[in-house]
Amino acid sequence: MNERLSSKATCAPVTITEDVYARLRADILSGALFPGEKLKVADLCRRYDVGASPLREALSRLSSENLTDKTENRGFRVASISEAQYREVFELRCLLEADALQKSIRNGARDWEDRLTVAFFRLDRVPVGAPDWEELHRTFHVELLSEAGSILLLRYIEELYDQAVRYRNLSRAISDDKRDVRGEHKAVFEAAIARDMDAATAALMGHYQHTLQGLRSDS
Amino acid sequence: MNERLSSKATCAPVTITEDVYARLRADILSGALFPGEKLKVADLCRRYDVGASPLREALSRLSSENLTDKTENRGFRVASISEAQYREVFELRCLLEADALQKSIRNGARDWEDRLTVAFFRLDRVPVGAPDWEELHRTFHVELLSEAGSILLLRYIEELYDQAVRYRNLSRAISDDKRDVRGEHKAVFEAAIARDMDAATAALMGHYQHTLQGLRSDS
DNA sequence: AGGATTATTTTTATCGATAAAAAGTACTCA
DNA sequence: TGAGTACTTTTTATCGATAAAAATAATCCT
Repeated sequence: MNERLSSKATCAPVTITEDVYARLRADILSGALFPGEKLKVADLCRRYDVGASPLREALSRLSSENLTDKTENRGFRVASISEAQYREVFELRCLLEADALQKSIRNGARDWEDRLTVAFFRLDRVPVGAPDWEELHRTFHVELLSEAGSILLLRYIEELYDQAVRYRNLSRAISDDKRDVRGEHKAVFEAAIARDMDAATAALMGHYQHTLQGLRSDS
Repeated sequence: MNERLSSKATCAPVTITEDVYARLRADILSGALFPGEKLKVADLCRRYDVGASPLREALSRLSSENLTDKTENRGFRVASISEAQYREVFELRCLLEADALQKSIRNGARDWEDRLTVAFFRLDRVPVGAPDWEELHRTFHVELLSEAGSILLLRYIEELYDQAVRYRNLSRAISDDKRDVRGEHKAVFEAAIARDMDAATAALMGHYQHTLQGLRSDS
């Protein structure tokens, strides 16, 4: 474990389980906890300063999101990674987001355009890698698909987004500067606003394709 | 709660959590536990004869599969149902299974054909509604998509299959006899073996479309 | 009477302790 | 020496008890 673990939450989640769940999740996504690393309950209890019950519950929940692996009678580990698995995430993301994007473009009204525009320009203003870039980036993608009209679809998409964030953080070698990430977002944004489904879908898929290539080059 | 709850497991799952998880899940899918019904830990502890910790863990896991709803500080309920939600399940199933079916047909080799054939004829032999029909039906659908080459994709498909089973069980009014369910399976099977992607996909989508119509007519 | 406030009961979330299982270690005997 | 067996230690899964929170009932005051 090389990096600092997440600090105690300030207030938001009322319950301890929620709190430790969020912190564990953040530490796995950020790469502070390594793939395959053993997650001993006793250790984590001390480290996060909580009891065993909420901790187990959190780990259990993370397992169903594919962020930890659980094996009967031998506890939890941080989920392992592989290029094959990343490919699955990528392909499924393309399939689901292409569908969601088309629906969102079809359903989205004026206020959707407004929200998307705000999200885009907020994101566009900060450089890739800035402290709040991660959050703004997520918001842009969420807004983009927000009018898809299927909670279930969006739930899966979010889960896959998390996986993608994790892979991105784990392979820092991807020199983001070699990519025109901002330009890619701009293309998606403009096509969406123009209601050009094919162009929007192509732009979004291209965006992910580039991420995949970045990953493959260094793993 | 009208029907009998699942009986204690005989042996399969080693751990209590797994065991009670499976039993709760079965009771929700079968409709023995009603949508929206409050799930009090103390009650369930007595009913399933287990402690609170494994029970909470099981409920927690069911929540991430959308079979129970969890609200902070006010416990669990059986997940509610709605036609809108069923539509989401249906649409997502079409999207994911169409993709998986095409991949499975592309990748499946001789032994896939063999397994699928066995599964089909076993299913074909028993009448709809027979005691082991449910299990054979699931197996047929699993085998059909088994060569899709994406664990993640299949995981989501299975989750959605469960949702569909639940909706089917909750709306018994669908007179299965009015539908030619066996014929529908036959069409899917034959098109898959013939490697006719378009026909196979169309047949499978039609299969689900019929289920959807059955549901709408009585809810 | 009726709306707000305070007590009481129920229910949830959490802790600390412990039995059961796995992993690790030392020992035996060919 | 080294495969197998008995003994420790570590770790997991589970229980029973309890504090905190929500729901419910009782009381008060205008």
